[in-house]
Amino acid sequence: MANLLPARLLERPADVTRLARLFHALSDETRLRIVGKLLGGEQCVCNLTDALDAGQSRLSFHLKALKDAGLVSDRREGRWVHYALNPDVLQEIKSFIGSVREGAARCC
Amino acid sequence: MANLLPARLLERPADVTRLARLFHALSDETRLRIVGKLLGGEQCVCNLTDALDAGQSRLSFHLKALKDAGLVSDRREGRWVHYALNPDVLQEIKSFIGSVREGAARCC
DNA sequence: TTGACATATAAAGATTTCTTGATATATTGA
DNA sequence: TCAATATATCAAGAAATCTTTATATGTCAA
Repeated sequence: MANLLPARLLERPADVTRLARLFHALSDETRLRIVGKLLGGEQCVCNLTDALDAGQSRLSFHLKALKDAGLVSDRREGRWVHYALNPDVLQEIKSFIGSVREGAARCC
Repeated sequence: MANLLPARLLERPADVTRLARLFHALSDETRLRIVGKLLGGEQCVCNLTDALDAGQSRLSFHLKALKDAGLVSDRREGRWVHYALNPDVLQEIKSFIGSVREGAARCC
């Protein structure tokens, strides 16, 4: 997403769409718990299944949602697939929120 | 939400629930466009209806979603109701994302 | 008080998202 | 190659969300 002056934030349809997708990916409790587990470092799906007591296909569904949004990336190693957080996208969200906050503080 | 060490982030069910609600509020394009308009300062619903060409009840629905999540507050002035961003909650989200990002940078 | 206006709420249908169970794919070791 | 394991995908139903239309509430001005 382009780096925007606060005044231009959320005026471009493409940015609105992108952000809605990112926030949607983070709007589910199961997915947030996955993110929490990934803070402990890269995890294979088997670890997450155990830790979150979620069924395998359910976990797969949510991992796909996180991956489609760009929040995590995966890496196959033999039979196992490991998922890890993508810090770049987190930075993107953080600076968006920061810009909105600054804009809000200035105007409100 | 409690101020947490990154290691404890997203381990408390109440925090997970709270964040899921906040992100859900931001996960809709209409609501993000409302937030964008509110960056220009407090707005009455009539201004938003014009600017977003959304039907009146639809806008009301989304304003309620933002309000329920604590992202905006409203203030009646005569016939008009004005909505404004709530900077505190934006700060809360920003520091959450910041903590996740730091945690991710440290571990990944 | 009445009529007009701004906004909220309710109800119903449409759409999207989530969950579950079954099956498919990929990889390894025997 | 075959069986076992890890993960992904698909299909169907359940649940949540969104949109629309109609109606209700609150406020002002006449």
